[in-house]
Amino acid sequence: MASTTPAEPRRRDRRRARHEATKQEILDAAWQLLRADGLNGLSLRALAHAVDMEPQSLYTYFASKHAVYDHLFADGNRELLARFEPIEISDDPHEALRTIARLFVTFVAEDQARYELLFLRTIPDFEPSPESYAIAVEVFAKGHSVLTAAGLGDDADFDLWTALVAGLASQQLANDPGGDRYIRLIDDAVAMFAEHVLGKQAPKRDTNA
Amino acid sequence: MASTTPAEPRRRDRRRARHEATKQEILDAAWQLLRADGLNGLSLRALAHAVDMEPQSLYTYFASKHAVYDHLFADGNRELLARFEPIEISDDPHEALRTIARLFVTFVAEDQARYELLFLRTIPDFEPSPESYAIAVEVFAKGHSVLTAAGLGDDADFDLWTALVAGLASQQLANDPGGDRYIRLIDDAVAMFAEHVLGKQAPKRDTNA
DNA sequence: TCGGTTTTCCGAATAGTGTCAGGATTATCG
DNA sequence: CGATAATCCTGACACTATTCGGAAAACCGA
Repeated sequence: MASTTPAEPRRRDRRRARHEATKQEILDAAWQLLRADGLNGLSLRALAHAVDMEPQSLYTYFASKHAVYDHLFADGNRELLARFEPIEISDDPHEALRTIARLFVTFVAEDQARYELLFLRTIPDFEPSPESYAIAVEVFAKGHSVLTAAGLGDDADFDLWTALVAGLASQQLANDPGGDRYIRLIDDAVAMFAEHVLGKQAPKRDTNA
Repeated sequence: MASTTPAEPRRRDRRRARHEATKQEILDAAWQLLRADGLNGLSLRALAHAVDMEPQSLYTYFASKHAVYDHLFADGNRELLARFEPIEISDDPHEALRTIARLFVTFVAEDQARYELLFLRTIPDFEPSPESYAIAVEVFAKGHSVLTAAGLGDDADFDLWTALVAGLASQQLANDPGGDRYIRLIDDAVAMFAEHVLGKQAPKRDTNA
């Protein structure tokens, strides 16, 4: 067991690479189908045919449909995390809050199915694996640290913040998909929140629509 | 078409009543199953067996599974509307907002599946019928009128309100089902909102958790 | 280039789903 | 009672996710 392959497991990389590429191709196709048919509208038949396979062949790459969902869950969270990276957080707390709110609401509004997958538990028996969930926790931690840096002390305030931002995002998707009816309200909402939790140093609000 | 039943369609009431009673029995069972298995976890097999039938017999009462969902959709909205009825709206706008927010968030937090059915479009091809949707519009109108009476002028302010309340409700379900982590925040959230849109007559907020 | 191993893919099959067509059983009415 | 209508079920069909077993192909070391 120790003498078979001491230090040269390099030859199998081609196979692995090919495998991983196909896997990614399937996941990409899955995202497309999800956007078209909704999160619960995905079928393995349609997914398989989208990559020119029979449904059974998908099991070479994923142990089950839930496993596909799990990878998508991880994918989506990684994408969100990636969007946080390049952002520079302003010294002005108000500005920092605005930036992060815009980022999040925009991200959610882009893709209804992804929103359902990442933030709602709408697939009957699906629960993300610990590895995938860890990425979601990372996202949460990132958000929390930014908010703390912006001057948020209380955990309850953070909950209020997530509720406000999640509310804008979900309403945008539910009542004006593709539009900006709620996205427009972000700055006003942030001003409201900042006034309330950071003191009254916020500028007076604009009364014309 | 005019001479068949002039003024005595009374005899068929027994049949109709029986029919309607069974229909309601099915719907009640459906609510139970929904709570147990999630909105998308409902199967006609399970539903039928819950009322001691074979799945096909359900088609005597509902044209399709979507028709069942449609009736549940109407049911849920009627229930919400009914909760608005007995409520007396305070003259104090702040108090009025608090009441309506508590009502809504509590209603949502009671039942995850119902929330999904009424406010999210999470069932693949389901769209409520015009008749059922009319009830939802009625609910919306009721909320809007109460908010207007409370002194809300702008439509954007109403959107901000719904986002805030919906956010609290959805976060409560997603992150602390059965608890009160976000329900606790209602009064604070309402104070924040009232400060912002109704002027600064709101009381100072409580800084101890 | 060859032989052996591993990976990939599919055909067949199973249990589950929603739904339709037919007939039989039952309740109701004239 | 006989006619009618409502109810319920048996059988069937197309679809779903999934398992098994084998065939074809890709890859490896030689």
